[in-house]
Amino acid sequence: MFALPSISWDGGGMTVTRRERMRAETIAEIKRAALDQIARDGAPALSIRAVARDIGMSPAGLYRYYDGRDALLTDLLTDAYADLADVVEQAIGETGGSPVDRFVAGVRRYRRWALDDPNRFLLIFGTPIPGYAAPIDGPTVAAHRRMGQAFFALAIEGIAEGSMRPDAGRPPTDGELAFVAELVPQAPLPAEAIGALLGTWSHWHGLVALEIGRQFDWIYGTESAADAFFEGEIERMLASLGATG
Amino acid sequence: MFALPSISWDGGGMTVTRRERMRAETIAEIKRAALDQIARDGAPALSIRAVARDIGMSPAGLYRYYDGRDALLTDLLTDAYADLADVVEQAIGETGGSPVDRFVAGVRRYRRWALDDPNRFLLIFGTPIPGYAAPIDGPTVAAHRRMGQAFFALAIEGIAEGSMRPDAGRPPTDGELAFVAELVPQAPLPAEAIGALLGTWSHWHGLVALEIGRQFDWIYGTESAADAFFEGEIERMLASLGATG
DNA sequence: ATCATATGCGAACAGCGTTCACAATGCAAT
DNA sequence: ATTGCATTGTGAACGCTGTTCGCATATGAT
Repeated sequence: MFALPSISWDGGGMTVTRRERMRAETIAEIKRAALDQIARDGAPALSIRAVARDIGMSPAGLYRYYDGRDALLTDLLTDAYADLADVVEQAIGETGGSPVDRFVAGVRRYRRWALDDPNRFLLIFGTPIPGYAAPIDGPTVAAHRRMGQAFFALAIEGIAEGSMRPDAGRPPTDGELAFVAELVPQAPLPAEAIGALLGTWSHWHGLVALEIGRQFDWIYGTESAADAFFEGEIERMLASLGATG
Repeated sequence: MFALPSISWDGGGMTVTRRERMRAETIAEIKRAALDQIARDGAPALSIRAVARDIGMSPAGLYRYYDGRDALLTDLLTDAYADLADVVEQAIGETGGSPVDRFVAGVRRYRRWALDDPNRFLLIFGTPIPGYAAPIDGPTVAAHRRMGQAFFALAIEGIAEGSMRPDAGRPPTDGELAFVAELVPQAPLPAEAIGALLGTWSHWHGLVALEIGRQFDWIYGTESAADAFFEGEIERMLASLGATG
């Protein structure tokens, strides 16, 4: 998780002191313990004192590393965002085949990531931490942007080769235009496609959110039924994007 | 909120004692205070002691009415489910026009309900209360069922008159079949339509969830842009359901 | 009038997040 | 090497939380 600098023969100007190494390791240990707790009992149950106990430290000592519980949660939330963007990007990148195939791979990975650690998904998309607002130029928005970029690039490719025809059926809003202008500056992306893609994200996100929130349990009891439902919705999403092949 | 029995001239066998009236009113007062707190600071910040202070009662006294904080939250959550189902049902009922028009009215009301009290929406669809699992025959599932029933009835109507052609593009799962058999026993509802409708629910739910979670803020700064986006997605959902008119 | 039940309260307990003064350690400049 | 400063860790304390308990009072039924 942490890119610890190797022994550092110190040829370059930057030295890495022993304290810095210890500090990095302690932070990593704190995060590890906190993530374990979240995975087990959910983010609301995260206790700073319990984390301290886990790593054999006094509660007060943790404040040398984090300003408080919310700061710790914010850090984990930021990591989670980046991690989700990472794995989705990676899934798209390592999948061969048509743009549509890679698109589907990204969507499936999104769901898989959520199912692998539901409480981590909820840390991002569940009830927000009171008082926390993502800074517009912060890392969480950057992660969002990265994920969006990956999917938008696929759409551009698909449109170019004629295998995708997303069309929102309405003119794009100012926000969408600004968003896409910044995201893919030179992209030959029809303005009408933007809304369709954001809407499609919302669609699969809703599927995942309801599944994680167990709101489908009374219909889809078994895991395989949920899988079948999701796969069917992928087909409907693709149809809605005018995808062929 | 509470259907207080009127003075009760007590012609029927059932008497309503003074204590019962007081108790009902106290419960209502507790709920009111708790809802206020949730609307202001979110469900995680709900404090049973603060509620007690608000209504001028000792913290211990509250335990005569609720087994604890989780029980109170669960009750509010149950009410919220029912309330959402109520307003959506009502919106569909009081809207004239084609099945498609009424369908859209229900969807819009769903979003409006969420925007009116985001923290109440998050109480239902945000991070679940630790340890709480909705009983399959409980009131929350009943509310779900009711909401589903309203939308499915519209679909049946729309299909009958030819203005809707929902199709999941895959065979229905066992859960879906059982679900619809119980929901609308005599309904001429094509099995393929079930998944499409549940998927459409997921679609608009995802839109609302992301908007409430402020995950769109970096794209949609203004409210009107968010409105336009949602309306555009309604069009896409209708197209995906094969709706005309 | 009697008695069980329902309601309310104060005190207490354990746990929480957080702050503070203080000791010990690591690192750098002299 | 020694001095000096910033970093790290601690124990005690504060105020808050949810919850339990024993005890008093009010209510309704007998």
